[in-house]
Amino acid sequence: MKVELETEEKILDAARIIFQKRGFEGARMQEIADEAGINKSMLHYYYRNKDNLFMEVFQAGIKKIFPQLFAIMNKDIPLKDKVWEIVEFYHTMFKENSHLPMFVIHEMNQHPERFREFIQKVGITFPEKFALQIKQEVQDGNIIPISPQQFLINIVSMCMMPMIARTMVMTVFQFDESQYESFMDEREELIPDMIFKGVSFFKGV
Amino acid sequence: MKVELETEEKILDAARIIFQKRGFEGARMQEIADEAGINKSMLHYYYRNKDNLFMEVFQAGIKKIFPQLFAIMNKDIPLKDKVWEIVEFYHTMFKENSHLPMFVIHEMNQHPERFREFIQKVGITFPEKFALQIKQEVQDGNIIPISPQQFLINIVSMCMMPMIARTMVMTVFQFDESQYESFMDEREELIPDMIFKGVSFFKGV
DNA sequence: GTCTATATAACGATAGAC
DNA sequence: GTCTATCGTTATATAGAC
Repeated sequence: MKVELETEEKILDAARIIFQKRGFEGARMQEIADEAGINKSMLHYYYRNKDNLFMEVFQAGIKKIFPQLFAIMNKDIPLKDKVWEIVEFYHTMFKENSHLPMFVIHEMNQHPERFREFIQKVGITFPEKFALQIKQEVQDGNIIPISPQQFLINIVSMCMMPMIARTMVMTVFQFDESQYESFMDEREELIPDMIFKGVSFFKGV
Repeated sequence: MKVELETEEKILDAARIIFQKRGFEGARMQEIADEAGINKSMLHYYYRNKDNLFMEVFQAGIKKIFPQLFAIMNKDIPLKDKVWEIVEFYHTMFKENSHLPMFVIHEMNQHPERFREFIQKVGITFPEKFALQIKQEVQDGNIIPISPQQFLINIVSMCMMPMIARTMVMTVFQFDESQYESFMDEREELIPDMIFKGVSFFKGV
């Protein structure tokens, strides 16, 4: 039925918003219902309990990030272009979904075993072609000896950390909303440059 | 009394462990009592309610990080040595307090207004001497034009992100405990090098 | 100060009418 | 499918004996 799908979808949207903002423990079924503009009982009618609803949201979160990220990482393009794309991906993705990175990481830390199983089942494994590309660049003497894992974490760290620690950044630096946005826009240009000079053979300042 | 202080301290230690691991919403007063090896009523006797106890832990967390970090940042030493010290500080600090960074950042995001006030009251403001030092290095042409804020966030990001996303790093890279530790040890060497080459005038790979 | 017992409130979940 | 009313549980918090 048309109405059926609409309600189910409204619930999922609302759940996504509330769970991502508050986390599993902080989220209230009532608040999700309010956000969806429906009755609390409907949540149980469609998803039986809080756990199920949460898992839908969590899995959707994972699937929103990793396939796209890994697709970029496995592209057949020069490393330099790739880094630019990854940085751009993070900055556009999380402008629209500002709570998503913190949500995924926080909930993973709360239930490591539970999600380790899930992530491996969905086939989230380190992108093969990216690993080979880095190794090749190292072998060709284009970049310093660095593992693909370290290379990736450098990029991800530079992009995600100031998103996750948004409140702290704004507080300590006394930024308002627009100053924070400028700061992040500036980073989008800065990061690829930092990353590449960081893995070059150039010595010292 | 001797016993009095002992109990109060035991509660605070237990609260620190549980709150940092589970967050405010996930923490249970009973679990804190169990961790402390005392009766649940004692928590209320000494700290009246969950909120008070939490704030003690949160404030202790803030005070454990910022004063030390900012002290290093304001030292009268060359920028290069300073970066090394900051990186070392993060890696030693959070080897002992692995949940502390996620805890502080997560709780700040949950109650921005509440903690913004607190942080400004304690006098957590961007270190003046560090800012001047960066500006001087830029002016002297030693490093590229970069704001002190961006410079700091680069370091902090590279250090903290893989600590905060520990479970995710271990899962995606399929690391066990000892592999993760090696990975982090390796970063401690890698990061200062990355940071400095990143702000150099060297062009391209 | 420390314990047991209990009050009180919040939340997830269900029953049943429509 | 959707609502109201309510159950059962769990969590914070308090009362009162010792």
